[in-house]
Amino acid sequence: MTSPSNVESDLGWVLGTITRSYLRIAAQAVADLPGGPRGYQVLTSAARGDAGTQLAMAQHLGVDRTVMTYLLDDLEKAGLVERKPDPADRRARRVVLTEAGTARLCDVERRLRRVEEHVLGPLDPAERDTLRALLQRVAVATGDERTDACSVAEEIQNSC
Amino acid sequence: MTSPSNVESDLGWVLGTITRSYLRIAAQAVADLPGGPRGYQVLTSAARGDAGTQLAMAQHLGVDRTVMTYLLDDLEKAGLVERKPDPADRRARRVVLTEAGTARLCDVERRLRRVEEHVLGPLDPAERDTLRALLQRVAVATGDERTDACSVAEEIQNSC
DNA sequence: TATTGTTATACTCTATAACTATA
DNA sequence: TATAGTTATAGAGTATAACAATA
Repeated sequence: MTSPSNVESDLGWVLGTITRSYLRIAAQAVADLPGGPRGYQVLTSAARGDAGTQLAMAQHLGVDRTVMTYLLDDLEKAGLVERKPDPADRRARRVVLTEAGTARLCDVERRLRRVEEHVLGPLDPAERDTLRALLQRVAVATGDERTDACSVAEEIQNSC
Repeated sequence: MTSPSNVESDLGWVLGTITRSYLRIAAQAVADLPGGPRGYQVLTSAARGDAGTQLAMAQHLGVDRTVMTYLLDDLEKAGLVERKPDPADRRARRVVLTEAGTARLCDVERRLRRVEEHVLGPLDPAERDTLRALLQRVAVATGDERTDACSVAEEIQNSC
């Protein structure tokens, strides 16, 4: 069934297809939010507060720090976040939600939950939980490495 | 654990993080292949043969038909694929692998299998199979809809 | 000297539109 | 008239480099 020459069994194709589907629908749910789906992720990170600086948020979200500047410019202009000076390090800025930002985040969260459930529609509730848990474990783990890409590359080369 | 305001529980963040991780490592495994990871997917689609025309392949891979033209130009220049006239429709072209393309695909497949296993490293074998199966079901299902995005959008709007 | 954040610039990727040839 | 494919152009998104302020 899952022969090596089957696109559907390719992790890259599967991830790409699902991600495109999710982004296509999610874009409509956050159309009026600065930065779109990623603006939402910035709000979520800011809501936790522990992420703290712009650089930390950028790395955790997988965007360049310069992109984070543009994202925050737009979100701040919309009155959803504020850049506060970090008392411990005067170079850094701490991103905090405004009252309007908190309300907006709550609203967008509800919409995106619906999008997620739609995308995971083919699965029954138990399977959705399983998939979410597995994906989360992989994502959190990959977020931790980020450095040993070179050793992996060597391993790949040597295999051939 | 998974409060609504937790980025790690967001499907968009999870998908984005894993996809970036996969692409970052996979790019090294297919560095010398025209089109990179997507060039590999084109080869895989061509290997099956049933996909047939460029347009069908482009839709299945989630790229614009103009991008498919560029991808095939490079792959053909590298001698990995050929564009054959479709006997049933003289407007369309059938993409077939050359002998070199078949060998190259086999080689790249082995490398990318290793990349996949590395990305899924945090999971044990049984969990990897479960995750692959669930992802595949979601991806195949989403590939089939592609049209009812509008009705979903309405549903999202009405929920707020 | 190294790091955070900003700005300006350049580059890559992708989509849009116009065109040819077939249907 | 509509579709498959190509080409050229324009646009969005992203990264690169230089800068200021701070560590």
